[in-house]
Amino acid sequence: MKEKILLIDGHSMLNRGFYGLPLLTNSKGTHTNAILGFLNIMLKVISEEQPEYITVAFDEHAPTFRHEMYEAYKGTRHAMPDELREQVPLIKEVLKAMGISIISKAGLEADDIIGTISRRAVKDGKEAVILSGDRDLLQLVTEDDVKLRLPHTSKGVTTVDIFYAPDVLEKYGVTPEGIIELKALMGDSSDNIPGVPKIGEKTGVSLVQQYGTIEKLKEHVPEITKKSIRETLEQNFDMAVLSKKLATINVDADIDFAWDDAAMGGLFSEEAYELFKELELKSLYRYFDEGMIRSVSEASRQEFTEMADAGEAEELFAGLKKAEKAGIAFDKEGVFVIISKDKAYRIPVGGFISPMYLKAHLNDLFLNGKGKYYTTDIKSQLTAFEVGYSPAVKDLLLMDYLIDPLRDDYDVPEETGDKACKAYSFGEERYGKLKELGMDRLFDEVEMPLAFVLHDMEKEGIRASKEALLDISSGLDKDIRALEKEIYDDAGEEFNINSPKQLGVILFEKLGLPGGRKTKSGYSTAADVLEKLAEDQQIVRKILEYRSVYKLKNTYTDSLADYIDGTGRIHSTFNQTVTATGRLSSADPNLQNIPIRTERGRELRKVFIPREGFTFTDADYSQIELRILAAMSGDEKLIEAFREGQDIHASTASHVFHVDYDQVTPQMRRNAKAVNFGIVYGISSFGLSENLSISRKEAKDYIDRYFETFPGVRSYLDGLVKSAKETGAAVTYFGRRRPIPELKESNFMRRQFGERVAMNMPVQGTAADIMKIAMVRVHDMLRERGLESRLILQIHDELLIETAGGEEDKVREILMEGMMGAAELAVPLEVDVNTGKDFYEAH
DNA sequence: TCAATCACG
DNA sequence: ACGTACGTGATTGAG
Repeated sequence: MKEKILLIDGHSMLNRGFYGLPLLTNSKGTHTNAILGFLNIMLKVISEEQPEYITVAFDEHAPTFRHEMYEAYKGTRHAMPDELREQVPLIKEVLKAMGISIISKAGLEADDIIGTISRRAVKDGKEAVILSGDRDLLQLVTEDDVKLRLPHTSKGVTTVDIFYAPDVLEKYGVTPEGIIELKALMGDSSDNIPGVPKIGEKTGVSLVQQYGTIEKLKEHVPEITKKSIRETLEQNFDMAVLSKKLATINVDADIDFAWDDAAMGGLFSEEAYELFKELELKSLYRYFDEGMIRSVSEASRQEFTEMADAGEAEELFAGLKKAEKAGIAFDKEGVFVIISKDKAYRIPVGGFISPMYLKAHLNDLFLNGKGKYYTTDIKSQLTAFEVGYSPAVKDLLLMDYLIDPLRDDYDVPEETGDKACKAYSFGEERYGKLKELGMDRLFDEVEMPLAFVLHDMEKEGIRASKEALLDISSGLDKDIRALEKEIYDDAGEEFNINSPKQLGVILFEKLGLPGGRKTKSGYSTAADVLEKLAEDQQIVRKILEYRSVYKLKNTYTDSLADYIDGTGRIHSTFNQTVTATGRLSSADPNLQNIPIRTERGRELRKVFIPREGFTFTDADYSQIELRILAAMSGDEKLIEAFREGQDIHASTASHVFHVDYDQVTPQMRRNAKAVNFGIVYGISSFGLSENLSISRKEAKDYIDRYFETFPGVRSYLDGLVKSAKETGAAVTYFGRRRPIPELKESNFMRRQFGERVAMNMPVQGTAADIMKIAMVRVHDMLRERGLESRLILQIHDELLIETAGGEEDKVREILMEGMMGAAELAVPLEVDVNTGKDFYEAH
């Protein structure tokens, strides 16, 4: 077996990764998609080829000779997006850490280096495998021992095709040498090779097949029968000559190359792991053996001294109370404590040490200890022991979330001992960071106590009637089957209605309905598209109906029934660290999206019922986001509208359309409502026009008139964008921060998105802050007054309380006071309270 | 695992 | 010339 060298075209592979993957970033905002794509393909090819040597070639940053020729000719320069540019030095670091040699040289392009080394390999009796996304390199596979691996993605699966000389002939109809001639004629826009005008692939191939080289072709131009081709060749032959120069790869360049430098060793070094970790290339961690991961990531892994009996535990708690800081975490088996770098203890449950005992001591420690107690993910720990809230406890997970709410993983350790460890190591520094960012009060007074409230809500759950759910389910099932049959009849065949792909074919091809075309993978069959067709197509109406009934059954009826526990209740999880704006989210199951907008869906709310002897009390903020907009912008007209207690959409309509408040028509109100939404979402005329099915000009007109009416809102929103651009983040009234890396991206659309986020987040986020404050207040008031009523649900601007018989008035009062008094703004916060015997009635 | 769809605020 | 409303989670089909 001959030895093998893998030669990689660095920029080409980076490009491929960059454009093939979405713009991934790590938590610090460094883009990593090109690096990830590069490494994935490289590792795949290494495992397939098992080369003994490896080298990656890069173009020098300075314009190279061939590019200069072209740019001089055309006066253009191809700009690399910043998001890609920043990844170039990083991939070089990664390759270095993996022990992979890198070659570049001023004045040479990567393919010249690759071409030259490939010839060197053949001369030295070795094989060369070239990895590039650039077909231009096909010209190099003239030798038997040289092949090109060309990655190619179809339907989401990436394969790396293999090209030897015969494969080139088969696929492109010309030999590898002919590739140069072909490019000389047809050009290559991605490589900035102009080619001869009007000559494309077909003509090019047939000319190369007939004449071999452009030099030969030149002699025979007059004989060409097709007039248009003959003329373009006569007029533009100099282009072919220039293009051939541009397209020819130098296989005899002057470079320093030594086999020893290119020898491949162990790729997955500790150094490489550190870099992968910094870039958060999680899907690649598996290449590193477990031992290394542990030694690197948990270098200071702690040994925990086990407390033998209650006496020792007692002593430890006494010591802890005097300690300045500690890391603490607990589970059902016991408590882990770290007091200093070399003092780590474990108090296991057993003997005299009962869960009750630990709970009591933890409570005492947290309330009476003089130190700060760092932990992480306190909410999930409360399922083991229910300690009460204390300002001395600081949750690292919540700190990390406030510092960067965009992360999708906060790396909470699995093991309880590791949680204590991590919290101890990072807690203090993170809290300092929080102070620097002005979020320490938000953390201490809102997020920390809220974690305890959320735990109570999750534990409490909400009662749901399984019988009622199954009843509804069978009713829906009947409808689904009937609709299914009718749709098949109308369509004239059976197909999967739930497959947008199949549905698109039926509607837009078989039935020839207008308006097709939208998404990448075919026709859009989204509701707004179908609704436009529904008026005169009964099949479309039935499909819409089918979809909504199908959704109701599968998402809400059947799956909710599975979540009911032995006591008849459903326990959702309220996530405190997922949204970018500061809102909560609800999952497993999501109880924040129970239907309400259609009567049929709304019926479902009747299955949510209070326990015996209780009722539901529901309270929601009225127009909280627009009130916040009014208060924070200081716009006088908007503030006044709220102070007068007007219907805000009607009021907006009267101002924008210049009619009396009582003269506002439903149509005008609807339009004004859409404008108000648009303002809160970060207005664009396009978005509004889509929403209202009006022209962009009309939409722009509405927006202009809105801003004329409420000039304070305009300057406020402008200011938000301006300051977000300066600081890189949007901020709420209470200091919650959302970084907006999109504002710095080169893609116009992404920047626009960033601007909309800059306008929306302070409004949505402030509403979230206020609701969180209200939740803590309401929860505390219920406890302080010794009531049995419990907060069980939050739906962004709405709270639901399961109210004990006799406590109805107090609960109403608490909700009003807790929610309205959560913030003091220039505009009053209004709250609507309702009661009912089920969730349907209460809201 | 991703894209499309749709439920909510 | 770009191609757009903000924030979530669950289900489905099709890789």
